[in-house]
Amino acid sequence: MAVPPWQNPAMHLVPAERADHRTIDGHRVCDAVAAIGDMAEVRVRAQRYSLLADPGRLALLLALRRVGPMAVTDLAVATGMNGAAVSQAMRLLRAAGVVAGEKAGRVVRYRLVDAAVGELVDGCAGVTE
Amino acid sequence: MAVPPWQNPAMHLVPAERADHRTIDGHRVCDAVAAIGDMAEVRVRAQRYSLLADPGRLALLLALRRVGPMAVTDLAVATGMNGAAVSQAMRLLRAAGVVAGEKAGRVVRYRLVDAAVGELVDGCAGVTE
DNA sequence: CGGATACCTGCACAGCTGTGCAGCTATGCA
DNA sequence: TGCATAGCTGCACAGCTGTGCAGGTATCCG
Repeated sequence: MAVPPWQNPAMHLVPAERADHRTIDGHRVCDAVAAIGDMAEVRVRAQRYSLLADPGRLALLLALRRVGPMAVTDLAVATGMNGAAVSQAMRLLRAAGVVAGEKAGRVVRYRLVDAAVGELVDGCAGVTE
Repeated sequence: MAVPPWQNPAMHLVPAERADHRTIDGHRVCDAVAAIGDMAEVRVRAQRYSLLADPGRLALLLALRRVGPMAVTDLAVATGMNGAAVSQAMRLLRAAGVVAGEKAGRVVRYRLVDAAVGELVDGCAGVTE
């Protein structure tokens, strides 16, 4: 391989447009780039976390995770939120593919459909420390 | 059961100011209240998730989690962020008690100090689905 | 000593986000 | 048929948040 040193397998991970930046520990920079992985995937993960970053939504998801499908009105009473606020949150979560609503008469019951978010909500709960 | 119905272990959980609201499935409301638990703790958890909700911060934490302490400049090169942006993110994370900075000469190396966030960043990474 | 480097801070600005209010549709019940 | 309930939506507003720029301090090297 006739490539220059900054292109060896351990170094080529840092994008070309940043290859000339000064670094303190060059190898750590490469390790970090490898650790971060695809930036698009990081953005997806960050967006998923942002769904849980609101107290209202987190409370709603906690409820859905533990007691199963629930109607909007019940969720509003349980969380102390406004009915419209619950609808708004559900619209957002449904758009993100986290919950799904099933209409029974004039009542709509929402349930968790995203396993990953479910794990996050329920599984990592013990890490509250 | 000598206690009135609204005080039995399964029902008294819904706050008095919402006790007169109409509900679809009353018992589910109570289960939900129990599932949500202390609202203050929910807020704390939501705030913790909000720290990971930014792609920049998440990338920084991924790097710190995997390669250990790193300098601001190296983090900037690895993530493609501005140096000032990294400083800003670190200020926020340090204020939240997630990272700590150790000064070595004119270089400041940050490291992860919050185990819970570390688990979140690293452990739940496989759930990317 | 003087310049360059590493980092921090303050400020102003744009963008997103949560919230409340009002109005609307649809369903169930008398 | 008429009314109350369950839920959705649009809009306007305040608040938070990320970002860039400019300037400041501390450290190292020649």
